[in-house]
Amino acid sequence: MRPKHTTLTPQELEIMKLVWQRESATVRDIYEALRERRKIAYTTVMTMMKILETKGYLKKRRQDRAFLYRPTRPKNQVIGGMIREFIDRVFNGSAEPLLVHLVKARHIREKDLQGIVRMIEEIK
Amino acid sequence: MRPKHTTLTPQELEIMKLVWQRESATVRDIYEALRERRKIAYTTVMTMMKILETKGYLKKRRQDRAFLYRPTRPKNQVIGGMIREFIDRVFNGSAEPLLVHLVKARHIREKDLQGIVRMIEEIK
DNA sequence: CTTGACATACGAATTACTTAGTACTATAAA
DNA sequence: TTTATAGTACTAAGTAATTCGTATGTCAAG
Repeated sequence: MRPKHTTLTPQELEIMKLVWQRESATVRDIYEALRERRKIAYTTVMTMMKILETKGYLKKRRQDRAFLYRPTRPKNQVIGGMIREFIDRVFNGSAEPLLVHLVKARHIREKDLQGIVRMIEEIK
Repeated sequence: MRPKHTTLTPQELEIMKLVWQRESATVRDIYEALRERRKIAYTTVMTMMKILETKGYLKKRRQDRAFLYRPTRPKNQVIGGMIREFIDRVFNGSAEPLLVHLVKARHIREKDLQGIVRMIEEIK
């Protein structure tokens, strides 16, 4: 048996990002936003948003004829969970190796590193 | 159609981590290591390692009767690719938000943060 | 030589994820 | 009122990921 994703799947995330951007959205809103990037059917988007609702990431209420969807959890919290899952899966739960990778592999621009240093100093 | 994983799937990664630890390994080696954690069939491990071979992550040669598998790419490189994919998917390609998350959400221990600061200073 | 242990090859089943078609309903327009 | 439009509900199908069983081959011990 294939183990279930505990966090958002790629397509679910793509949709959630668009909903978070908007505060609230109809299926049509998201459909049109997605359509700008790729071919996709309206009912596909509807199905995904229904799944996100049953999973507890979205809640809906009627607005005129259509449903208006809203996120139930803030973006930061959900993304935080995805980072946690990634660290668990890839680094057996310790975050340092990821940080080291980011710094050493130059995924970060020079000037942003300085921002990080400042942020760390503030936390101390 | 469902888009194919460009990086290692969870189970593939679990096996690759064990092979990297060992430099080289037989199906039996990995089977026994996995068995310590969970129930799994020998042939399941065999299938996964064959998949990893066709995907180019492992190469094999005969040793006595069994195949001896070796990684074709260093761990750092593959993990780097997974980080890259994660950043693309979750943060639209920019690494800073991830770093900010790590620091702010206290995923990192205080003293490790200091190590990071030192590492950044060295790179400059 | 026969048997048992151990290996691979091959095929197949199951579930998750993703996509979308069809039927139906309600509103708005002609 | 008839028709077009826009929405939901339901169903279904395809692919990827994961798992394992069965068939087959080979070597070594008895």
